[in-house]
Amino acid sequence: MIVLSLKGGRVTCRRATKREICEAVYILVSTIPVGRVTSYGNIARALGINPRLVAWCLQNNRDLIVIPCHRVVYSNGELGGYRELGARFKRSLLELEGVLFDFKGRVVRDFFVDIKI
DNA sequence: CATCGAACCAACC
DNA sequence: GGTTGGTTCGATG
Repeated sequence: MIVLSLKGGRVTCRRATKREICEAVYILVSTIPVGRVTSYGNIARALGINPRLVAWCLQNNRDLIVIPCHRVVYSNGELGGYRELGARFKRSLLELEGVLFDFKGRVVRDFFVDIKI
């Protein structure tokens, strides 16, 4: 992720700090509607960063309430992780919101949304 | 469709 | 510099 700024009439660019990246990830994740999910890669592409980095930001997420990181799953519909609480709890949250799973335990395609900036 | 392996890239040590 | 991670993608049966 790149940050552009204007200094004395010149455009400069630098790599975003980890704090900036996390903030961007959190903002995007909090726009996922209730009862919907998106993938790590989807967020990563929107920001121009690596999917593993998205996961890393979410793992550091202290505000499980305000940032619905349980709505971010693998692109193939499998759950991915959820810190100590585990994927089982993550699935419970999603089911509570009305998300449906197939017989293999993967999120049904229809519940994926595209994140756009 | 399922499984497998490599590629991905920044953080962290 | 090597290891790790809440991934992804393509190749293969």
